[in-house]
Amino acid sequence: MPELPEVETVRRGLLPVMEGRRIAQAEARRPDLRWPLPKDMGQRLSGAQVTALRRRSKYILADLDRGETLIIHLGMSGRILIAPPIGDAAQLGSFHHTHAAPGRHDHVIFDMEDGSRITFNDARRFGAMDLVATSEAERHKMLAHLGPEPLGNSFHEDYLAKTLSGRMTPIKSALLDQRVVAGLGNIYVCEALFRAGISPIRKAGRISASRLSALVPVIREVLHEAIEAGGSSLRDYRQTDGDLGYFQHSFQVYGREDQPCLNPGCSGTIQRKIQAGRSTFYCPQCQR
DNA sequence: CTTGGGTCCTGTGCGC
DNA sequence: TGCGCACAGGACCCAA
Repeated sequence: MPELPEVETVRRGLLPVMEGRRIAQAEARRPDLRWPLPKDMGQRLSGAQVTALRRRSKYILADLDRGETLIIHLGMSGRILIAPPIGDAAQLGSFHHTHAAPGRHDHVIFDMEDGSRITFNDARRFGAMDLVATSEAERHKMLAHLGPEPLGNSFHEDYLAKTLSGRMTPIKSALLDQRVVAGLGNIYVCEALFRAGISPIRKAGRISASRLSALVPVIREVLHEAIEAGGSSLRDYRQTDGDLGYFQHSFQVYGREDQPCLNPGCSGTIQRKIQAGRSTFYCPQCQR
């Protein structure tokens, strides 16, 4: 579900409600998501102040004044929704998330000191949460092996060429590998490869330096545009206020099987094929 | 070390 | 309407 743009959108939505604010009460309504939650997580979070809300790849990191960091991953279907303080909700409109009784998949609830309620909802439960010492967060199992941020300075042509050198796996699979670059998922890899004119089937180690150098800014461009659009909403994903993202309207290949290629002058048809168990969408005409 | 396949879990949409 | 199957923004784990 959420790739980097969706996670960044969620982080931005949470900023005004969480950063610098205190959690009055936190409750885990089940003992596990993908993995067991820390047994005393609710207790350790209750009363803590969030000093910073960061993002690393597809993870949200909430630093607490007690020297701990809450690590959150949304998995495929995870959502974080904010309900404003009771009393404020009415003037914001009826569509807004409310403090109604928790639903079946509302797994973790944060009641903030100002009365707003933050709910982590995840039907498929591929999401995860852990609470660790802030000094240890980057060494956490979930974060330790992540590659560079695609929007950061250490992701550049030379890095990519060196990392992909000799690799026989398809470029599609390589870009989905979070050790290569951390934050891309199925949608944005398909979209970036289309924009770069690179076939998803091509062996990662067999792409010319000039085409790799074109790929780097294209990846950044797609991610920036998607963040600007509030992410892509296909089914589960929502912004923290419940609104849809709208980058899905800008997809050029994802989900467009059998439809005409949108590249001006190209008469190709978008194909879907399965790579490493995931759907890849691409135009065989203009992606080489 | 690299690579591919299976697996976790629930919901939805489609063809019959 | 009901049923079964395919498929879904992720990523771990294990075998080859």
